[in-house]
Amino acid sequence: MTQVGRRPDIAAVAAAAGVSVTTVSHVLSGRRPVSEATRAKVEAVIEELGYRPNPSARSLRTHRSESVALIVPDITNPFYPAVAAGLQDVLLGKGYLLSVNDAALPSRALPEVVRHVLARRVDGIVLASYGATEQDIAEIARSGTKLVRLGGRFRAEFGDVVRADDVGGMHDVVSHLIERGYQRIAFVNGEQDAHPSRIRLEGYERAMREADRAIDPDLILSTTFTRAGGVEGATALLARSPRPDAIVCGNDLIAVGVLDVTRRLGLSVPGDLAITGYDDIEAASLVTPALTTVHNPAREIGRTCARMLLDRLAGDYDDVAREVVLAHRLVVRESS
Amino acid sequence: MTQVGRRPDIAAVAAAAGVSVTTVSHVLSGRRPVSEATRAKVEAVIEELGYRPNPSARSLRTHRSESVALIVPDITNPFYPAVAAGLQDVLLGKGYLLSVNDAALPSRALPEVVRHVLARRVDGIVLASYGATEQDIAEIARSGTKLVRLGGRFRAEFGDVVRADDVGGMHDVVSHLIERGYQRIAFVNGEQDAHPSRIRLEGYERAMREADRAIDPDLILSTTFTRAGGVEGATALLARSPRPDAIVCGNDLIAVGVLDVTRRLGLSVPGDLAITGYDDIEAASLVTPALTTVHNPAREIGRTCARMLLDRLAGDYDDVAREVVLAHRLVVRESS
DNA sequence: CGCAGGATGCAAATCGTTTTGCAAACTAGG
DNA sequence: CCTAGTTTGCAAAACGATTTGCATCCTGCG
Repeated sequence: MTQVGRRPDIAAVAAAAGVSVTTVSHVLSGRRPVSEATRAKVEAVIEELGYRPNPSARSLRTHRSESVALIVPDITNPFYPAVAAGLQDVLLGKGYLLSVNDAALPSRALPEVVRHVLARRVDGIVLASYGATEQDIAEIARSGTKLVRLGGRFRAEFGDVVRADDVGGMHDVVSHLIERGYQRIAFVNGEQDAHPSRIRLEGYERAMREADRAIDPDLILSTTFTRAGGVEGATALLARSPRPDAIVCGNDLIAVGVLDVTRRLGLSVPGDLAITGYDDIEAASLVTPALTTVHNPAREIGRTCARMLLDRLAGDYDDVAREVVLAHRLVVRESS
Repeated sequence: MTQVGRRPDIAAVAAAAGVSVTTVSHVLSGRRPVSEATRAKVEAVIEELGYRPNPSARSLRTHRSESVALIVPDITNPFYPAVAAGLQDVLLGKGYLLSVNDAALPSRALPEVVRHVLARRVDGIVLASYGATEQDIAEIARSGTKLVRLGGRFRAEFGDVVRADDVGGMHDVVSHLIERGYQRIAFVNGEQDAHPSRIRLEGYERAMREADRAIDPDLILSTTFTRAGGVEGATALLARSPRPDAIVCGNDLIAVGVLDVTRRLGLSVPGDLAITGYDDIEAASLVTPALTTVHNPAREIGRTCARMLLDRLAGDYDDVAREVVLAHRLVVRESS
């Protein structure tokens, strides 16, 4: 690989191989047949010169950037890096560049992040932000950028949706608590109007109804999907009397926050209080007592999102939208 | 924002504003002065048409892609998402696209990932991969892509380096154990030949020598920077007799693995065995007992990397390479 | 031997910007 | 009123690929 002067362009390759640029391009794209001899010659020269097609020039002409963006609400929530890894499992081999964009408040509002990636003309977006509004999604749709959403309500004109069965998962965890005999089962949820909050609440309510339990609005709180949210929620709930004997949490981070509070108050878990999480991030198995939770197959979700996006980019499924629901799995540990 | 037919290009804007494309370009770039009246008119039209410059065309002309790539050895290690968040704190406002690339084995070898991002002609790379070889770095340098490395040995021709003071950090944690009276202090390190392993070991050795302690090679093990690595290391060490009474770990993940083993063996921590980690990822404060560790300012490291890269991209510091060392902080918790 | 038709390769247009060399228009000084 | 000096704006040439419409060269068949 000689490295003299500037980068070789396709014309340099053509010249060195004694053919036209068209031919080189055809060798690269396979769009038209090229004789075996020429192909070999061209490929040798490409190797020799270390030629790599300029992606800007290519995408200017083809109107595809071969890049996709992942938008997440909080990259430090370990669920999302796992999703990102899953995306990359699929995308790297196809030559796609994966951009990861954190839309965590207060510094980064979602609409700003959406505009940012749209301005960069990515081919597709995987939107994992539960704070997404209809306007945000509509703006993406309007731009023609292919969209796969991770969770959220399914609507055909708003692209594909990949999600885990949260209603079922939350149902299972609550039923599990009921079976174990817990009586006053409280719920600390994430952001009030976020979609995952709503459907996890739905799972909670369904399980309670199935067991003929009354649903006490005083035992249901909305905070945020963070450790701090859990602290806040638990502090409020555990001041109530009579105290709940179980707290179901909207995700593992919240559960960790709840655990912080029980430690401070000197409560025993699960003796005085059962706690359950959701997602099964690594921390769930690290805390003491280890958390009962619902395993969310983050990496597999990422892979699925990537595959669906690629399908759309290939022009398949142009007229249909798909919703894929992945299986969940209840993981019973020490906290319940 | 009307949305009729195809996307407006700069010519459409010029036509609608009654000026030439040059003028529109000047309004956008501010490269040459434009009268206030024209500027206002052009800006109004841009808004009205929803015009956004095509980044491919722009970068084809300017030879800059306004994108940078982060390469990490394991995106599911929570240290790296924090670095990514720090990078984005700085890059988003400048319009840069951040690509996050996981080079985790076995599926993704580092050279492959490096070639992938180089082929995409990113402007700069933040390389956080401790598995990077001299060839990998040389390949980046040869391509002319600006490079900032997170950790690693400083060499002027290989770009800037940002790192925490690992030697000092490890020194502090080991000194702390010595002060507390621990006698047989073992060390479970990460990948044998990785740079962070080497310098953390250096900190360990320095602290031992300062205290006139013998360094027993049998008490020093290399595994991997993962939870599984910790399990492996602890299993080997705790079978020795006499048993070590403290295990210093190369990072928090390893420490968590060591903790797994002590639980299985029924050892009390820190009674029978002290354990320390490194990095202060969230999990360090979650486990029981909470880990004594060294706080690694991941987000701040990310921000610093971004700023240094931007400096270089601006053409500042063209002839110098800089090494920035960030302060560490010993965090004493329950495990020691 | 002539010619249809498939293989192969070429020249040129195109994608949407930035930027340079000039020209026109305006301002102000003498 | 003329001219030198500023502003301001235009036309056209890059940037580096893909792709289309044509030309050319072989083959082999009638």
